Amino acid sequence: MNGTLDPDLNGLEKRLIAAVRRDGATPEAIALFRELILMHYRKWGRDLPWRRTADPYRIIVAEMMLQQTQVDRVVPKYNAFLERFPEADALALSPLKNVLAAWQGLGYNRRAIALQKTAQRIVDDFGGTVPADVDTLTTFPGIGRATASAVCAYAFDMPVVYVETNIRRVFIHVFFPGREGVPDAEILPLVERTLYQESPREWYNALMDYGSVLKQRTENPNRRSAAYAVQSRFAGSDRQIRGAILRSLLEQGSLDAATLAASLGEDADRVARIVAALEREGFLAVQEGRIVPAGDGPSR
DNA sequence: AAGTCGGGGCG
DNA sequence: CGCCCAGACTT
Repeated sequence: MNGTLDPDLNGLEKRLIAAVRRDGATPEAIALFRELILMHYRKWGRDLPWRRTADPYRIIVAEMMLQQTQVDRVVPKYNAFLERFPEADALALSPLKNVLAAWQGLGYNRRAIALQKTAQRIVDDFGGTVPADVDTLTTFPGIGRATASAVCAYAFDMPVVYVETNIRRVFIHVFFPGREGVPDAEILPLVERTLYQESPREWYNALMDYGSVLKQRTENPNRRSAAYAVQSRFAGSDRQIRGAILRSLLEQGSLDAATLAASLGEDADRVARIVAALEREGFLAVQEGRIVPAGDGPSR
């Protein structure tokens, strides 16, 4: 909002950063840090739907939706999605087009395909039980190190150590004042040292909320991360056309490949190339000049 | 290490 | 208009 924080919390944070500047990440600084994060959480912790459950399937749905997508946008989609697919079984067995329809508006639609495949693996290979192990979860489609760790922290309350954008923001702000190009390799040991072992789930919730508030009152500390990169423009991009094609397909049920380019007002070759990519990735199929949802045609 | 992948809200 | 979001995956 406007660069303010609770007066007492603000004072605590200032003392902490001053101490870090002076003596580095001493045990005293670590203790102060824990106090700050937990105090802030007790006062300002958010009540989010995926925090009201420990169901690993629901946590996976939330975490995959939250990849590169703001919390406020995920909340309504998450609730609607789980109403439609209450458990892994329902998601695994659904026609893909229904999954994609439930995903509409979240962006990065390939996450929807990956999520369904992950649900199928949970059902087919693990008897419906989500494995409580980072390395196993990382082998699932659409689940990388960050998401696997988050699932272990939130669903299983495991003391995993990982970095994502909120965590990165908090640690750069507090422990790397003035530094540029901070690599995650320097953040991870601090995540490990500060981890509140008594309740990893609560601790990571608290870190997220601090990081979320932090971005509202400071210039984004993640710009000082070695991992920082500027995203390519969206307007006029392939991404935009992909989204438009998929949206249109889900609305119409099927599309005429020959007239698609014209209806989009785009170059025919370009659209054909993008459609081919969507086909390869499993979004759709092309049958006798018509574009249909994947797994929805007669030949299957 | 660098590109690709969505879409929306907000300054 | 630029920015960035509880990243993953390919090249």
